[in-house]
Amino acid sequence: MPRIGQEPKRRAALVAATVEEIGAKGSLDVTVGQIAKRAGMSSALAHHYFGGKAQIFLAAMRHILTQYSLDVRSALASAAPGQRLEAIIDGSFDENCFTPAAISAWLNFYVLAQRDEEAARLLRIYQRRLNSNLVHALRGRCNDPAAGAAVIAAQIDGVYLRAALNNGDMTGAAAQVRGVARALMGARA
Amino acid sequence: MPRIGQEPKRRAALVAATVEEIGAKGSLDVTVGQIAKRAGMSSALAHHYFGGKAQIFLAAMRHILTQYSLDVRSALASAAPGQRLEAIIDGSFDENCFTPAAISAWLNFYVLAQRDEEAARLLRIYQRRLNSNLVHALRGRCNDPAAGAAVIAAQIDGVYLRAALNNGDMTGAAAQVRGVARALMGARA
Amino acid sequence: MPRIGQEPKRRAALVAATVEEIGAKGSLDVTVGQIAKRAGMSSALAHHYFGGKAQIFLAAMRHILTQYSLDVRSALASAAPGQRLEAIIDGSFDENCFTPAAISAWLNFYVLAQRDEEAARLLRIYQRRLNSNLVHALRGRCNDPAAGAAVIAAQIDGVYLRAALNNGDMTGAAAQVRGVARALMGARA
Amino acid sequence: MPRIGQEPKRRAALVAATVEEIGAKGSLDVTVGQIAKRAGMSSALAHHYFGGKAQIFLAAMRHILTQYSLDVRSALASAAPGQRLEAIIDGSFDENCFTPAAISAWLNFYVLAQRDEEAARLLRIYQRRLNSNLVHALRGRCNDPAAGAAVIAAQIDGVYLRAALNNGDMTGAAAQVRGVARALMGARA
DNA sequence: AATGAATGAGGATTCATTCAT
DNA sequence: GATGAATGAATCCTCATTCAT
Repeated sequence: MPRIGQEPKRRAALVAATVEEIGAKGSLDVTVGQIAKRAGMSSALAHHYFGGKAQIFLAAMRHILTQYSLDVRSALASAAPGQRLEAIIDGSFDENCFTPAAISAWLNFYVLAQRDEEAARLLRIYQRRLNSNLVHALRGRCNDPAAGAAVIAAQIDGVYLRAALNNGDMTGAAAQVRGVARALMGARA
Repeated sequence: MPRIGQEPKRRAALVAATVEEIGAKGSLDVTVGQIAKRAGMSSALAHHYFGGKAQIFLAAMRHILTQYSLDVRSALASAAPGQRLEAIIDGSFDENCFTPAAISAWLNFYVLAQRDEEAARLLRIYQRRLNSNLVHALRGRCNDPAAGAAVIAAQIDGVYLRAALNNGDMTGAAAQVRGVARALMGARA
Repeated sequence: MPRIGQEPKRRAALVAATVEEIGAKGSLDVTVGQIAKRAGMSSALAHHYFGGKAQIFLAAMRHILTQYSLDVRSALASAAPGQRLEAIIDGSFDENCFTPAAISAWLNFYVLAQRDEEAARLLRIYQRRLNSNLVHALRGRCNDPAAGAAVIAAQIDGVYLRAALNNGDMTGAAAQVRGVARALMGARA
Repeated sequence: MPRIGQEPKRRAALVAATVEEIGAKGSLDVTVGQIAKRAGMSSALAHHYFGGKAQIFLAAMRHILTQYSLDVRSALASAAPGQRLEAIIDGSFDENCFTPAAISAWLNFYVLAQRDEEAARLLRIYQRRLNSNLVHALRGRCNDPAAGAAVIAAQIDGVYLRAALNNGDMTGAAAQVRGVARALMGARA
């Protein structure tokens, strides 16, 4: 078996292990050793690939946010023109990213963003993209698309936060946000 | 100067210092030494009064949640019967508790709650109380008070979360939540 | 009630508490605070009376060795001339000093003596006195009183040591040492 | 120099350093740092290999007791059938284990056994083995081999204890115990 | 590529001791 | 006489990181 091409696999394994470990611990207080062990390699190798703990965390963040983007994009791709908003909401609660571990990690990344400028930048990108998607989807369906987008975005985050406190269990999350959306659009008439 | 009866003062100073330090660092990774220094005493004394780091954190959490409760309660006390909902919302963004440090600490306490059962208990109490206040305030003003309360609560938390990412700066927060409330109630007719 | 004359009582209470605490913990790793608490006073007062932890320990040692001396002396006082040896042995296992706490403390004082010259001095005094008592008691009853005394003394200490390992429980201790004594004296004929 | 396979060496060095340090200090109050320094490594490495201070102590105890067992066994192996008792006694005072440091450490391990169940277990094993060896060696040579074994065992421990108080210097120790044995066996006739 | 070896720095916690009242 | 207040020093232990192989 060729040992070539191990690097991408190793990196992916470390990123996945990071999310799982943060999710399991419910905290950023995870050691590189724990992450590496979960990924089946030595901590020295983790350093070798990523350079340091901070970069491992950032890679994990990028992974989660990328996954989220993909979910929303795929939902939008197959959405009827008048159903874009619903598609975004459903994509936000896709089970790909709506796992307890991911939710916990996501919350912790908000914390990380308070210290780490790069982490904050990543989160802002995500927020901006979500916002722009929402504005676009609300255009013509409510009086003030910008304000509406802010409300929906905050509602999504708020729902995630509640889920984080309840071990990731939150049935009816998408339905609740859809309801808010309906109310906003109904208020137009 | 009397050297007696210092305990309450010291405890209060430590609690305040804890919130400030967590806020300043944006993380629970604050050392007892840092907290104690900010509070003007040795770390040994902090341990003497609280027993350990965990208890210091919990005391700080209790303090923030208590302060929040007081703000809401005082807003409710002076509210006209039909303005209870607006009072809760305004109380939630009272400048007493809506400081950058408190917002950051609040976010970090959500994280703490993922590991620490006592912290989770405190947050659940706060959520339950807020929820019950909201249901009460929505009764007769919207079709489904329970669902409405969930929406408002999530919206408040979502707005806080956004504020946490933006260094606590979020003007128009209360107005936005009021808007959601109006939409929910308008949807009744 | 006069507060006069508290000092002797306090000192005695601290000495007793020290022995008990060392016995209970099975270690010299007892804090002044624990001792003082057991004696019903503040650690500051313990320091006030004794000057420091080392002196508290030494006072406790003196107390145990003095108690032992008294037990042996009283046994000797009421012993028939030909029963002096048996009296010493019985006195060594008098229930006054043969309590689990005292045995444990005694072992720990041997340890203390390895570091603390004053503690070593106290133990040597005890050993010399015991030795001289034994030599005197063996005179005329065995060939080599000096050698016999060394044997009996070592046997007593060995028995104590075994008791220390078995939570102070050692029935038949005195009988065993008496047996050794008989053998030694029998060997004379 | 190969950097591989260091663990056994490091562990052995730490065990030896532990005995030496306890012997030098005459106390279990030795820090991991002191032990590690004496063994020529960082305290972190000591923790890495043993997991904690308690395990370092236990390993040192096991080492001493194992050494003692080996000394006795080797003495027994080359003993004439009628000289088993004398062999055990001589083995107990073999200069391999009868060093001042080892004697001091041995005493301290008795103290450790009062707190630590595993330490107590190790000592009990040693006592049981010694006892069984002695009973076997006394069979047919004295009236009550069990009682005789208890006497010899206590005598050995008592002699060790005296040595501990005298900086490990005790010439004539083996001779004294041999004398007791002779007396016991002579008492049979 | 991969890892065991190794460490320096740092943090929670404990405790003897001092001091002001 | 008696104590709560207060702290500096010390200790165990953890961890990110580096290095030699």
